[in-house]
Amino acid sequence: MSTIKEVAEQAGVSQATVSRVMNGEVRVAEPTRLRVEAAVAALGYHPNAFARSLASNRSHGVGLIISHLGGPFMGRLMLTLEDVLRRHDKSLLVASGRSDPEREREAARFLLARRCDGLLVHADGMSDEELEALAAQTPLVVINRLVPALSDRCVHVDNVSGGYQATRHLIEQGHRRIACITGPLWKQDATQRLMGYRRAMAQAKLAVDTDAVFEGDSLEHSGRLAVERLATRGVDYTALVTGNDEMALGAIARLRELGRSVPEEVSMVGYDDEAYARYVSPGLTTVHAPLEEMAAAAAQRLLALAYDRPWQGELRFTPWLVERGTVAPPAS
Amino acid sequence: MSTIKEVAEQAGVSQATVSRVMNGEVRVAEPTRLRVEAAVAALGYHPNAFARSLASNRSHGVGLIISHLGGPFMGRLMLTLEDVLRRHDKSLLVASGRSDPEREREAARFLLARRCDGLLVHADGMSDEELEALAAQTPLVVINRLVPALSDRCVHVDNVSGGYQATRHLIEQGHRRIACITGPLWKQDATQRLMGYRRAMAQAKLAVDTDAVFEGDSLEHSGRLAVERLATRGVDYTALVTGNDEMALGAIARLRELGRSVPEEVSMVGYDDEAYARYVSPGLTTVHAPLEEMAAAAAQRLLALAYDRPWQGELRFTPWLVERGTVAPPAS
DNA sequence: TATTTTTATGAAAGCGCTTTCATTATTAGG
DNA sequence: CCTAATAATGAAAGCGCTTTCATAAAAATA
Repeated sequence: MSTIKEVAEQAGVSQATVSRVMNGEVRVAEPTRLRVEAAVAALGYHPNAFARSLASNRSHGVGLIISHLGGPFMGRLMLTLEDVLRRHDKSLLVASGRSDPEREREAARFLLARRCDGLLVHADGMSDEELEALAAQTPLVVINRLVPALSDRCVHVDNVSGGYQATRHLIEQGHRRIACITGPLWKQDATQRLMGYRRAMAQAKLAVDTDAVFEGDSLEHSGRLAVERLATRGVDYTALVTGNDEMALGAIARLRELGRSVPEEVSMVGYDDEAYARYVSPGLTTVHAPLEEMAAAAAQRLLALAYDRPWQGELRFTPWLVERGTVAPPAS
Repeated sequence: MSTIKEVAEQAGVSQATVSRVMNGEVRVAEPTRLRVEAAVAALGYHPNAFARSLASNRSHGVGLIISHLGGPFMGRLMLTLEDVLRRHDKSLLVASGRSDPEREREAARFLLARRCDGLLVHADGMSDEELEALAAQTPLVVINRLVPALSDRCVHVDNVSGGYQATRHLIEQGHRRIACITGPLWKQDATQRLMGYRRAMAQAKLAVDTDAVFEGDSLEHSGRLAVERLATRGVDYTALVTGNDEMALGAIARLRELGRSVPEEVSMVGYDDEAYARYVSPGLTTVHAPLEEMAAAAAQRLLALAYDRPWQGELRFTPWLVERGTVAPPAS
């Protein structure tokens, strides 16, 4: 591994000049630059990242805190994040919170100790206040969540709209008795989706019986459970709006076991448009968010914050409904 | 941010002693250690990772090259990798190859330039030779692939066995005419699974018509296409062994559209046991590999290679069949 | 041509650690 | 009690860059 010193000697210039050429910022006379570049090529020189970081106090690494790495679209999210960052020659350090607030905090400490230049945070465990405190320490962008005090650095999706669209679609198909299965209501997105459901119902002058709303835990089992509870509670419905695809699938499976067909007898709308939503049959009608675009926006925003890159763009995204086969007009 | 110098002054010792205490390796007299620790606590001192790396020439970061981040179980894989590494205070840098050999190579260069202490490689684009060359430059562990020359650093799964088990299961249920849909045959795992299929067929003295093997591209569409091609070719079968769950689902969907029910008329075995395999109905019978254990093994192996951590363990894993609802005896 | 600006480059001082080597204080061996 | 080991600590030399400041050369201005 050759060093800057060797390059300097080979090119007959000082280390400072080599440094300048390598960083391409300050102006260097053309012939000099050429000589340096030749030397660099000849020696196969690559700057030592450690030394560079120590001297400049920048790691050129960005930390990513993921609430739960095993989650459904973390892959897609990271794919885009990594892509954008690498194009700017930044690397991505990943730390998982494993769905535990304490571990999310620890992940943040870990990444901070590694002296990341900035943090991308996809966390639902930490409180708004904690995130604000973090943001005060380092450039930070929040993904998929809106922290009011940090609204200029939160890439988020309009979940109210998503819930609304899902419900609205059902109403337009003629449904009147629509039940709802939500995710854990301590999570912002679950509450918002529910809010969208409520809004659509209210707008159509449809009453929402509290019994018609079931709070699940986002897992398939919840969907099955919801179907049973709804029956126990004596709720009569022709359609179901769910907080995510997994619960929708659970509900469908249970409904079928009970001899009720989907969509003939019960219509169903999922949320998230996970990979398998298109594979199941009938295809699951669900709500889709532009995850890749959101990831790109988050990466760009962070680059702007951490490296003064130019930036302009939208941080708020609107999801849309993807119609497949689980919604039909109610049996009349 | 306080420095080692301040800690040294505060504790009334030299920087060398503070360094020794921080790294807890060499022996330091108890009272001295206590004073240093007190100073560290008082100042809230955290060693500067850059300086540490520069002086010791170690980054305490491990690079992960992922052929395709969006892939089905990358999340689960990374979850475990990150977990094990972080427990050893190593961070995980991720670079994606986006399923392109050239980008995989570039990812390797990128990570190498970042001076990672080692590389975890999940790549199907690079050749064995390239991986060997990489392994000569840095501690390296290959995930989910067997490179003969690097067999002591390849965590892999016995795909032949997987293909064999899938086929064997069908044979035991009474099937005789079993067709096969493979993944792209330039990929090692696809060839091996096919080999397992062949072996089981041969062992049961069942002939394998070349027409009965269809090479797909691992996507859902391939499954649908396979069903059609098989029909065009006039292949008559009562069961289908597939190279992955996605193609299995595609095949099922197409089969149903053509009025053939699964599993009553055609039995189906998938491969990978993706998250949704249990959600679809009927649940997909498929082959499962112990991904988490493999990831843990890979991380441990790398720690051993890169940091001389003790190590012993198995690198070869055997998958198993998960029986759900897509296999039934053939209609007699 | 003399003087002021501007531009290109180099010298050298860090950045905050680790690590070698020398030194001093202890303990053991005789 | 004296010498040889042994243990604990410090001084100081890097690690390979970036960056400030000074200087020399070139261009612009008078």
